[in-house]
Amino acid sequence: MANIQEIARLAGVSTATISRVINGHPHVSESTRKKVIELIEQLDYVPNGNAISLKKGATCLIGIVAVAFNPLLIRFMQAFTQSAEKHGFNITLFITNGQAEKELVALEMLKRKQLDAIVCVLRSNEWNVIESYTKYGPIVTWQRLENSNIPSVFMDQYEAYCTGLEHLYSKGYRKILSIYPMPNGLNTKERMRAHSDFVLKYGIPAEKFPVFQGKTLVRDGEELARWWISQINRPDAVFCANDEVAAGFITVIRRLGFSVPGDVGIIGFDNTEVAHLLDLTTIHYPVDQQAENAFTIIQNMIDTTTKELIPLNYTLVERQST
Amino acid sequence: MANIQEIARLAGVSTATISRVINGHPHVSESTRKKVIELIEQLDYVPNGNAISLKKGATCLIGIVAVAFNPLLIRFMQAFTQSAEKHGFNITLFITNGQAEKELVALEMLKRKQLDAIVCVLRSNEWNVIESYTKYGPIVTWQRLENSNIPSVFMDQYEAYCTGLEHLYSKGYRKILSIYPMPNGLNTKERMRAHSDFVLKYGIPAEKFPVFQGKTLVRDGEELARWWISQINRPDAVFCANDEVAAGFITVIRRLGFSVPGDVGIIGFDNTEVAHLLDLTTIHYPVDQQAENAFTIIQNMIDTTTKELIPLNYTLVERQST
DNA sequence: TTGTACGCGTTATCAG
DNA sequence: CTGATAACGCGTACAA
Repeated sequence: MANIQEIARLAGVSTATISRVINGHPHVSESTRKKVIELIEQLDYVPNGNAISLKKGATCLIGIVAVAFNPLLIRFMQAFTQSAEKHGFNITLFITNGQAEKELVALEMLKRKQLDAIVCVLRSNEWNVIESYTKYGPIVTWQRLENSNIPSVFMDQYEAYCTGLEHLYSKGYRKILSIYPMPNGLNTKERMRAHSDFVLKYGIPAEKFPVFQGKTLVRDGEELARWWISQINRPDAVFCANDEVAAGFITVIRRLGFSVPGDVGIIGFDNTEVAHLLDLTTIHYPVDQQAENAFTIIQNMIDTTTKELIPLNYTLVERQST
Repeated sequence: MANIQEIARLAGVSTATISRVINGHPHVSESTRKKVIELIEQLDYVPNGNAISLKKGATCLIGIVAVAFNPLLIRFMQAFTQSAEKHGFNITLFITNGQAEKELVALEMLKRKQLDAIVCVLRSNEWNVIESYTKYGPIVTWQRLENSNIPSVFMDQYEAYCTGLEHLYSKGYRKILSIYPMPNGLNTKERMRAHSDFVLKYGIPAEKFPVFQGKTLVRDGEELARWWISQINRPDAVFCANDEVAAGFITVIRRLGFSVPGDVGIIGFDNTEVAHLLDLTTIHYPVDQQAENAFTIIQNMIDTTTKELIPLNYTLVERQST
């Protein structure tokens, strides 16, 4: 494979000139530029990327680290990739399946200068381990963390959940059942707090509904519907853990002849494709903007600029289910 | 950041010795080895990956190129990544959304030696364009291609489809309806050919069923069920395009009081999670082994070895739906 | 067992 | 407008 020296030799000029031509630098006579370009095309020459990386100390490669695939994560990845691509960065992927060592592979590559930055979407190691690598390059995360100086694009769900509850209240619903995502998860805690504050605020009498947790699938929503139908004292509104659960719920409820929002109001979370499809009221979750911000943060750290971040806001998307 | 020369200077030895210690080469006295290792840890030194890549002419990075995400592709990716990891390779991802230029980014990185190989799962450029890059490194694909010397782990579906049809026949089904995936797709063509050969072979009288194509979603299966119920002359078995369609079909059919496999036999394709869940007869599709083979092919090309490939076979997975 | 010195392929500074 | 040459950081013949 031809290298820059061979081109230089054949063109009868120095490597410096070749470099100038390749990188579009000024101060090259039109005639030599022509000749060089011709030669480059003839020999099918391209610069060696590793040599450039070595010289520049950067690879234009960003690592994305995550535990596993899921629809929200894929959305994040795609949005991040899109931002990164615009600025010439490519993505290398590390799916850890919860194995800390795989995450360390990525962190080590950062240290060895094979990665310019890392987005640790869902971590596997302890934060202090990850933090010890921040000196080798930008590391950004999607999760919340305390007592750490790793930038994060995490969003607290308390306010958003309140907004959803207030919406239901304003629509006249009083017997509201909340379905929570993963138990022990931070999001579940925040939503529970929002719900109990809400109950307190309006002095809503306590209902004897069971606590539903760890419900995140369409299937869970379907089961929930069967539970709802079997009850004598039914909730008049259900705030689902996400749009999938809401989708399962509304589908079964309607199929069996009940009316939404008449017999029961339903609200989802995330504003995914299915919420649009089934006309579900939901909370819009700006994953794409979070991803964009994640890239902007990295960019700011690399170029020491201070490009503004997009303000992140949940918004209520009101549709026919409430 | 410390480099090898600094370690050498501080240890009072040459860089060659440091290199030997790092790479576990013999012929280093125990005492100097100890001293060097200590110094390396003290200074938190790691070799610069780009320098090594430049020197070795390899990055241990393999690109995966695909049009978009889908469950089968994710399975392929995960299996491939697992094989690659065992041999110290990492994956960088290129999702093209059908844009040929994005695929070219990957191909150019191969040319520039930033990628050691490429798995072109679902291509965006014409084959001859991709083929022109094979001289820069191994390129393997998941798709079928003609008149080309790009290795492929594609599997023809004709035999597999025949097996499924024979199975239905042996179970006594005679009015079999086939639901096909994407129109114009090679797989659809092969399955159609298998079906018409099957009809001919057993002299099955022609039925006036419509041709269903482009059905690949749960939703499609649900619609199909409503169509089936509305018919007077119903198929007694349905060979679905994939497990998702079969899942939608069987769920609705059963919910509305029909019996499977009594009223209708159902068979899916791919043997995904949902087929197991709903106890669907299906055709097992060895994606994981295809991915392993893809890596083995690459490995063989890089190391000029001739490691054996895993034989790829579809198998009928008989369950309760037939 | 250890060291010297060159090559990997570029970029960039500085002199001309 | 152009060229020599010093980095960038490492691996490895070859010599000692």
